[in-house]
Amino acid sequence: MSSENITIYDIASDAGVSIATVSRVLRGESNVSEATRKKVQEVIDRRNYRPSSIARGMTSKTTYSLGIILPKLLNPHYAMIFTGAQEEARKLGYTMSLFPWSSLDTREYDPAAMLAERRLDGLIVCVEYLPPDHDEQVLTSLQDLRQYMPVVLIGCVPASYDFPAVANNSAAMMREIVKYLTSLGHERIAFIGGVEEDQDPLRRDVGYENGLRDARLPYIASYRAYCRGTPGDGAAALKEMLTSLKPEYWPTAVIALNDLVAMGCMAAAREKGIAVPEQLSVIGCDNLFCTPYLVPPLTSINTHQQQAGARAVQLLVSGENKRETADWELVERGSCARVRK
Amino acid sequence: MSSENITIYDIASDAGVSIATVSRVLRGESNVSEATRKKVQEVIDRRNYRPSSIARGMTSKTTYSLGIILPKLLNPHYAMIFTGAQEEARKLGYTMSLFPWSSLDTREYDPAAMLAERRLDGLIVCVEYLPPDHDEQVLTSLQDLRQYMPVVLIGCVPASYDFPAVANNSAAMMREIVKYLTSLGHERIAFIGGVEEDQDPLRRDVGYENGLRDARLPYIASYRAYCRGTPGDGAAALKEMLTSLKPEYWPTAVIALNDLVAMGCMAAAREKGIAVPEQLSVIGCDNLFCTPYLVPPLTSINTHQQQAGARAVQLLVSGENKRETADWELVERGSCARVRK
DNA sequence: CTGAAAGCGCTTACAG
DNA sequence: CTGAAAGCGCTTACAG
Repeated sequence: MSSENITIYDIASDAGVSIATVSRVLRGESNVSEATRKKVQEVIDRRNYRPSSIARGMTSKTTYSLGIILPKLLNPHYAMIFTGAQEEARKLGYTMSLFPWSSLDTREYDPAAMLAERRLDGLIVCVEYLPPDHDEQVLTSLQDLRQYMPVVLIGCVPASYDFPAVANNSAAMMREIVKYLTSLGHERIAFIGGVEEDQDPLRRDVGYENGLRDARLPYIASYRAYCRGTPGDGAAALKEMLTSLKPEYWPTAVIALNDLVAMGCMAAAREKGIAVPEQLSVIGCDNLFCTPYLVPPLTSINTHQQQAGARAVQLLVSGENKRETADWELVERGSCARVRK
Repeated sequence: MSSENITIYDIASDAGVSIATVSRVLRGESNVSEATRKKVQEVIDRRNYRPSSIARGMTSKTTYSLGIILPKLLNPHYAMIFTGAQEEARKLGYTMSLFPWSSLDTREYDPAAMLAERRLDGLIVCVEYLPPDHDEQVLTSLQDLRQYMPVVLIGCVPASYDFPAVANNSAAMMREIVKYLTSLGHERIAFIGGVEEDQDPLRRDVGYENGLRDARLPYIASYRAYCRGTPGDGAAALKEMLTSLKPEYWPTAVIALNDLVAMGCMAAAREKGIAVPEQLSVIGCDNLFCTPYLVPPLTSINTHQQQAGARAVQLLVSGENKRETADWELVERGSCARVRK
């Protein structure tokens, strides 16, 4: 660390000009004579001077730093969002700071405090469908934050949230997945993961039910299990479902909330001696990097999260107040098969 | 976004005190009468006032924001470092910004520029062993950065770098891995991944060679393949090695640079009809979340990167100038077996 | 084209 | 215990 930071005053006096002039060459303004510019630039280079972005922020009211709130980076799904957002931010000259999701959880501490004090130029928040009580609290926090900086949402954004957003249409995805499985002849299709209480019209359950209805299949509550999003959760949920049902009622296909849950389901099936995909088709979501290396390779949904992250940054920076839907597509690999008669 | 940010002046005038007094209650100083404190706090709460951290940084010279430079977040290994660092930073009241590794690559643009302008309170840089020319350039960049803020290194830190660090002892890890494999009877042990030109005494190759020497086994250059760190790279490298050798000379065990390369090796083996671990033992490094879900589950090294990330933050904040070594341990799963005679 | 001056929103001695 | 004033390092009108 240098002893004393060098300032615009040092450069000005070294170059024999005013600080206003130094500021002008720093910002590349055109109204500076070539001779002056050269002289000043030379001093800047020689002394290796970097203007303080914080002093700049003080006057210019813009800090060129954005924030993003993600539930947990350890799921590569979120790392993809972050990567896409950060790359775009950098292209546009912004820095991107990552804050943990708990920043929005007032049950831990006041969310606005830390975030609002940093004068960020904008904030991206990755949200999920939540149980109603928690959902309400998050919405309040988001509105609070919005007083201090522009906010763009990404992820599973409830239809009722009035924010600019790049949202997943989970219902449409699920409906398509069910259609895909029924096209393979499946009629006993389980769905594992997520929370029970959410009420959003875009939520996965709506798509699941619509998909079954499309195929004129009954909705069987025993095939719907709720759990959190880790492999262990998925394994436990599937095992419990199988244990609770006579084998002739076992599902022939399981839709997992995400790839992690799907990995857990595949492990549980293996443990039980159930062959995937011969006896049980499994489909995940997120298209994680490891899906092609599972055995069998996991069929999943590519939700193009890097692209979505980048798009969220664009909305944030441009100030456009629109809600967009993220692209997605089914990626067929080896974990789903035609049902055996 | 609010129309106009409210400032300490607004609070002072509302409460009928000076801004100095407001500042005192804001920072919880004790020399304020209880009556005044209450009055001021009430106005603060009512107007939902948040002091600007950037104005604070202007005078106090500390911004409570740290930075971290990581090669790529999409490898969960780096996400673990980040998560550990961020959680620790947050505990200590700091914010953590993530910068891409290319920030250090002068071949793309001037690294110091963006980083130095942000007056961070400190920077963590995750480094790798590099070819000598690139290595030299990175070292120069690091020293440059150090002029502006304290720097702590993490990862594969060359022994010659004179920086505080939480470093991997890759040579020791590799030596232990070779010992483990030779204890299973392996004598033809391949090592795949990394760069050819590095010269560090802590680098993996040193451990690989020492491990072979410990077991009085020959170093066979054909068993050493270099490649980058993705599954595809690993698969290609192993396939090439197998193709270049008569089957009776094929390695019976392969050590992969990291779990991603190991995943690629397992996929390549499967494609070639080589059974893991019966015909080929595979061992990775990093202990990624997906390793237990591979088939067979991948034996790996847990390098405790979350803990290392947290420790790096502690060194950064405390200013201790020491070099520590990250803990690690072998995690046996199913991908290594006793060699068949 | 260039400079003097005010101002951004705080903190920090210094007085009282 | 409280306030007036200087100062942090820049940018931005405003003059010239």
